[in-house]
Amino acid sequence: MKRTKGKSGRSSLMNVGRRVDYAVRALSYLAGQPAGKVVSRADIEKSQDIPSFYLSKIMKDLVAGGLVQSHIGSKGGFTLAKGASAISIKDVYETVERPLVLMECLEQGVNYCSYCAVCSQKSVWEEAQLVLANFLAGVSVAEIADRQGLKGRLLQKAV
Amino acid sequence: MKRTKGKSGRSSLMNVGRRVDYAVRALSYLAGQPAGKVVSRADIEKSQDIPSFYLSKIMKDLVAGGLVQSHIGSKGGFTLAKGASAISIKDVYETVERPLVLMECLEQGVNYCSYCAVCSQKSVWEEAQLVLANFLAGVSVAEIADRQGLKGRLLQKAV
DNA sequence: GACATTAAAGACCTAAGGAGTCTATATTCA
DNA sequence: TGAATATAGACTCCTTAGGTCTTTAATGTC
Repeated sequence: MKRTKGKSGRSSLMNVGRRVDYAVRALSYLAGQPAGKVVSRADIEKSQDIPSFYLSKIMKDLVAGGLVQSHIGSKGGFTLAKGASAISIKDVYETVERPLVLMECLEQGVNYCSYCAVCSQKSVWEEAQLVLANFLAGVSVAEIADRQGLKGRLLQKAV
Repeated sequence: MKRTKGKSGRSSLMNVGRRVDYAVRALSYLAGQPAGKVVSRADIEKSQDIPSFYLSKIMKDLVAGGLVQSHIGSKGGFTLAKGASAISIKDVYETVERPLVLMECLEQGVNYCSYCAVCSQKSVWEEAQLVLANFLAGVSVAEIADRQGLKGRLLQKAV
């Protein structure tokens, strides 16, 4: 039991939740596999310590989003649907969660706040959102996997 | 009734909620007042269309955080406790909400996820958080107020 | 000093969402 | 055929955001 499931499991406003965390881990794990290797959900879930049924839902999203390819049936599982370096963290976030929007008014406009048209703080959040999105779009799953799985496996080979 | 309170009032993961929105509006309004003018909660709440009792709680936080000074009693109300240009949006966020933390593990470490020590995505969120915080620290309430209150009042004077 | 006006403090409610679990069902390999 | 797998979706539990209200304390004004 590696995951700490204390009462503070609450993730609140303005932070990234478990779904994204798990998704990134799963994708990194897939990225660290030999090319073409099909990995079962059980395998991912064990190695990355992700609640099994929860992972199931996340993988479904990743498949629907075109980041991962699924293989049903015995000996089935998952593979990356594209190169790990072509998958950004922003992609992951938006695939398993929702479009990256810092403040609702940017998405819903007048439906969220009728002052929208004359609001002087809107552009602040708009820019902040852009800054954040740009950063996350510049980080790929490959980079994260490199730091983790591949590095470890290379070390093992060296021994 | 200007505020749209549709069922989609939900603000979910990774976005900024009403508290911050309201706080920024209230502060901008105060910033737009003549120096030393004491403004009552009722005044702020009407002009900015903020639910009254809710604003009450937000102002309390702003006072506790040292951004606003309160004046109890008849003819009481609020004034800015420092120059509007010295109050950043990051300050506001952290005063009425919580420290700006993108992922819980950055705050709780091993208590959130026991892989923390070897986690390769942690630094990504750390940097993203820094990028965002830096941006928000660079925007002041004065800038927002300038675009809004002062501009409007100058126009009125011109007439 | 009495009284109206204000902020301070905190209890309380409600709905929605996040996290997690479980039970089918459909597909494929051996 | 049967085991192993993904797919789909119902379901629970708990926390939190958002909002409302009531009571108390402080202060200016008459």
